[in-house]
Amino acid sequence: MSARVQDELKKKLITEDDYTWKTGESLKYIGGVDISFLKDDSSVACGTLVVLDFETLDVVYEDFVLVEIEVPYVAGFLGFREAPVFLQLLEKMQNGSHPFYPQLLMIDGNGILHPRGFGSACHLGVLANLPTIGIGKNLHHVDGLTNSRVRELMEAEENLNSDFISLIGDSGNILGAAINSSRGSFKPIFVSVGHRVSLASAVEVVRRTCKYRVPEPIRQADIRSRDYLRKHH
DNA sequence: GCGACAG
DNA sequence: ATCTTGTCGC
Repeated sequence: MSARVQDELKKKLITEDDYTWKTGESLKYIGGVDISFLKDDSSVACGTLVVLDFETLDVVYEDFVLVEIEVPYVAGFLGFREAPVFLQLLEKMQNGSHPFYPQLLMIDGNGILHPRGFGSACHLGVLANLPTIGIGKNLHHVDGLTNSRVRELMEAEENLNSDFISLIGDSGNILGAAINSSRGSFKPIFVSVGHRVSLASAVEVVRRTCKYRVPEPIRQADIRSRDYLRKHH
């Protein structure tokens, strides 16, 4: 669990579109992962992987694993805590040979919107060698970005009509996008590139999977993960 | 030193 | 992350 390991893994990071759909086959199976914790013993967790049909948003696959997590939560190092659990679930699908193996994965956590440009979505993407998209429900204050700054941007004249705004840090880098996914909430979600997907494609995929504020793959993983813990404890 | 700090 | 049901409103 170190910044040096993140820097090392980051060398393999790809931040543009790198996949076979749209040219060959189409994007059909999209995965979502999440982890929920036991209220009493927060070291006991349930890792969840769901796969949805991109067209219908039906859940076509779900799997759970109960684990004990020793790695503590430290902001900026979420990948070390969660990625191993998700890798375990992906491996159970025989590393790609399962008919519902996801072509793309959405992660509860950021991609390059991160202090060192390597959030948990990048982390999992590189280790699983899968296209990933990071979804943050709260802004990780990075590179000068703050909630008030984001609010300013969203309320600015030129952005009132746009369905998303680019998050540009003090460095001038585009770190992600804030989007108001459902027409009721003014609280945005924060989308950032994980691995092998461009920001434009990430925003597009997120938009198409949003029935509510949180995109369905993440939302379903979250709901079912909680449900699993409730039934098995 | 002080405040901020994804899940 | 988690503690938490009903309830106000479109």
